[in-house]
Amino acid sequence: MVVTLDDVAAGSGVSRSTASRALSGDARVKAATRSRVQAVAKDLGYSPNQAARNLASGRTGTVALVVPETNLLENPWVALVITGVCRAARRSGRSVTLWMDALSTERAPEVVRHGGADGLVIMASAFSREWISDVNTTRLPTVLVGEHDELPDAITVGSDNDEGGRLVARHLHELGHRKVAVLAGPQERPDARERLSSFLAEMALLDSPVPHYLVAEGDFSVGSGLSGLTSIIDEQPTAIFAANDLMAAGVLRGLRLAGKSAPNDVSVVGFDNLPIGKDLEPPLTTVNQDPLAMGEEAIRLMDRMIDGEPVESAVIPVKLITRRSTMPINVPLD
Amino acid sequence: MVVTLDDVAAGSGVSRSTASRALSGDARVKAATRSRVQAVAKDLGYSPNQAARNLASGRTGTVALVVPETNLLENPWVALVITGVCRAARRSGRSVTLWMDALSTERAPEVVRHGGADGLVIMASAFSREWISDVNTTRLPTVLVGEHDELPDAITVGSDNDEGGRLVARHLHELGHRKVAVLAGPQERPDARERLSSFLAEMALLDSPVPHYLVAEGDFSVGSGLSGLTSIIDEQPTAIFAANDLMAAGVLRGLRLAGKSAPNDVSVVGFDNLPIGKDLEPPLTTVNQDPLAMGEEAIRLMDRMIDGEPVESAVIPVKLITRRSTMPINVPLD
DNA sequence: ACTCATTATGGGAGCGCTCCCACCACAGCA
DNA sequence: TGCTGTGGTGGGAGCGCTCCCATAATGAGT
Repeated sequence: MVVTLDDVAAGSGVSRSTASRALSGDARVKAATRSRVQAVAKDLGYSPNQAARNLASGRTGTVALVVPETNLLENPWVALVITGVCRAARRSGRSVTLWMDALSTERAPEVVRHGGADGLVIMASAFSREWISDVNTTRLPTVLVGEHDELPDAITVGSDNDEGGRLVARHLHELGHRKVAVLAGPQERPDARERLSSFLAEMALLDSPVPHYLVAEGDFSVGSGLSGLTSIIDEQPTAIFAANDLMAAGVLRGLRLAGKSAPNDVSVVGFDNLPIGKDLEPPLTTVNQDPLAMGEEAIRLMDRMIDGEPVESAVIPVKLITRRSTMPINVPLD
Repeated sequence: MVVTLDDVAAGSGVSRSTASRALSGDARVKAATRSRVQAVAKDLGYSPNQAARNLASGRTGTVALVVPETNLLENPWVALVITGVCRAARRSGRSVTLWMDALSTERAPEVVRHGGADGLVIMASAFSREWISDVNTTRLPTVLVGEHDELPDAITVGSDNDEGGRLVARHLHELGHRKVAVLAGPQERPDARERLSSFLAEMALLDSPVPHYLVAEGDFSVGSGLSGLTSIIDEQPTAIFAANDLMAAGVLRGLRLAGKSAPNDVSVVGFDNLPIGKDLEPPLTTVNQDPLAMGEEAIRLMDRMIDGEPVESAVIPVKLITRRSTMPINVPLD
């Protein structure tokens, strides 16, 4: 009932070996033979049996993409990385097995440990040490999206958080802000630490060091932006740098509730450039992270690892997106 | 180097057949034998080779989840369906191959047409007729999430949009609103049509028919909510039903830009219950769609189809979520 | 004690493909 | 004329598993 390679071979008068080679583009077959075989294959509606191919070749043509369930639920950013991964995977002829882990299982799932994939792309931030080290025993090529403290040596694809922090510092400084508050991300996460420390360092370099009482810590959620604001708003900063857009959204909302508004009373900067950023009121100045590019880069690295080529962790450039949530100090509109 | 079933068989002194049966839970093996084999398997760190299993059994244990790329990028709702699918798939021992299609390719992709999966779950709304009919030729069990005009007979998992429209009508009517505007979704989509028609029908039933000039059509985006508002705001409705949350967000923003506010000047209702809804200002009254449940239901149907059992399309119940964006007419809060 | 059902196990044939190796034809070269 | 090289092809051995069928071990019935 199903057309197999043998049918194609018989139909075009060659052996199965030759048919296989012709269809996989092996250079050793004569051009005439190849095109004949390909014509017959198309004619018969042949398509290779993936399982047989995998078994015989020992490869699967698949990468497993492992995502903490909580991330996708909370953060649209993750969806963009997934999109980038799928796009690049399709281009290089791979399929993507999506494994969303609830993190309730302390061990890496079956698909990760065995068989189903040639490599692993892991959204790293939320996974525990045990989980990651369990994965590590698979010896599968692995790329982390985002750094992870427990795996300093892993191949990762990250954003240039350091540069992002500096860009924000310079931007606010140029606008004349000298009393700037920071709503940092959870400091157990490397990306959150980088954003904070590079920002503080750059502000210091610009002769506007940020005092401790203007630094608060949130957990990257809207709610923590709102509550984090209350601890710094009394100090009357002229600008607030929230370490991601969700917290920035919380800050904007908190300001509104407190009867203040951005940017007239306080300039606000986020980080991530989520799609919602431009629909906020006011549209949010932020740092663009290009998660699509991160996903694509992850697959590019993966392809190279699978081919046994040497690879290095990649840092994706960021850039500042200036919108209406920031404005020069002392130049109030209307 | 890799532990195979033969190793386990040899290690536990049984044949490969028995080992296979023991590990797959076949009832015919003696309990003692089974536990011995399982112990040895665990001891050796055995895990089955997926490709071999697929080839021999003719099944893959995989469902392909096909998502239009644009959807995931624009609509967080899709991420929730994906989450539900992954969750349910894991529970029934399947893995999920995520295929994001840019829709630029007019033919269904390879993975869909052949081999890689036992069944197909398709986020239907954005796919063209050609694409869907191409998929149809695969004869794979297929479940659509959301209806599709071109496939009236397909097995689908949808929300109870009719009930949703009615719930909104009754809610607004109970609050005393008699002059209600509707910002409908794109009428080429069945779900958008259902929301509109059921809403209009229920309003008529409640003796408050909605005149034509209070109905506008958007495309389910924030921007179209904003622009759609302009065409109805001059008619001074006391409430607006936007057919999804994104458009409702646009409406809220438009109202603010026009110097009005919800719910004091106009009550606003959305549809979807996206996570952002509760972070809007004011938090949005909306209809909860439970996309997680839809994803889970899709897999449940898929499992049954794969087992050859009869299935019927499912409609997931909705419910009204009342928040601060709606309030009784004639009781203005200052 | 002998048959017949029942339960537990082993043997072995594939699943459809890839890939190694052998082979053939024919060229070029001594 | 024979020898090595080379481009093209065929043969066939697996990849690791499942599942059908045969066989062996057990128990029940007359």
